[in-house]
Amino acid sequence: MGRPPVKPSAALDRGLLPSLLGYVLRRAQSAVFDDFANTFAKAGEALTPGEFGLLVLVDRNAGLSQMALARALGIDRSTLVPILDRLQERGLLMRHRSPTDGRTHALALTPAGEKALARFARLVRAHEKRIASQLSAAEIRILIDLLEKVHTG
Amino acid sequence: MGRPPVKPSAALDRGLLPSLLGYVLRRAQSAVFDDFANTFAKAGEALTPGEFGLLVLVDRNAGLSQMALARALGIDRSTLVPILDRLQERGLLMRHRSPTDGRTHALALTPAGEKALARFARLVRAHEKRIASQLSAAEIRILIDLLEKVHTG
DNA sequence: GAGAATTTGTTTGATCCCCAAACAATCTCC
DNA sequence: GGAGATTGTTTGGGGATCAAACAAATTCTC
Repeated sequence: MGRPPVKPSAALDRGLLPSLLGYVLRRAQSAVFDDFANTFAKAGEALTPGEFGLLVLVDRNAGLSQMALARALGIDRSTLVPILDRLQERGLLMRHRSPTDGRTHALALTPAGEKALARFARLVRAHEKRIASQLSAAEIRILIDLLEKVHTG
Repeated sequence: MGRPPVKPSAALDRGLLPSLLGYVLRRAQSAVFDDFANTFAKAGEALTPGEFGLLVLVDRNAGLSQMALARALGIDRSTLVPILDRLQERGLLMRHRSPTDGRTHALALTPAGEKALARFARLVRAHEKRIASQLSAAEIRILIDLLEKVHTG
């Protein structure tokens, strides 16, 4: 009669999961997302990684259409609409009329959006430093490289 | 007068994004998710990576409570309820009454659930092979190792 | 042992992400 | 000029997520 076979707060048996690239990737991604949210919350800002990526894309490609942006983000154009609505309501971004094509909107950051993006970029740098704190510079390069290979397929 | 400065279908300028671990991680994760969905769809099965992880956890830790499972998955217990509902409706999983604690449910796979999980595991192995097709065995080990470090923080 | 405090699973409510289909406005191509 | 394609939007339908409130059951406290 030893103790009952159920250990009070023992770690669960995860079976083959820890050996699966997909599983480990998902967990790392989740940890990174949490740190991102935390970093911004502590700074009194509200932004998701997706929104940050979107803002950078619009910043670096002024006049972009919504279709081109949706394609670059890998989402449907209808998914993009409420996301842009929100960013526009926050005064970070504008939908201008394209002079050459009446169907499309030429996206651009507002001056306030540019300033906010600079602020966000600073937070992202701090966030990146934190999530890579256990990695050497060489390891970070390797990791990014390998992830790129996974993405390319 | 060269061509206009806007190249027709040139890749967008992604600025600093490709150098950000968080960004590259998110893209890799997205590609992996797509391949997972594809693999299962082609086999006529329907399952998400999260559901697969859940099934493995229940399989390897019979009698688990919903709270313990939610903690292991890193989600709220209220989030878990509809997920279990669906799996139960599919006949893969059961909520048994715990004989020792009337508040908790003892989770377990049904026989059909066990059989389905074996089928799923085969598909996951094929999926894993595909997403890591550009990586050597050594690289996969390194990648999993580095991702684990990111997750641990 | 009785009552208070905690834990568990569930429901409800609020955001959010995602896609597909339909639609009007606009452009392109013959 | 008219047919067909493209663009942004709306609507509808899944899900994922959390927070708050609740009943049932257990554990703690006196």
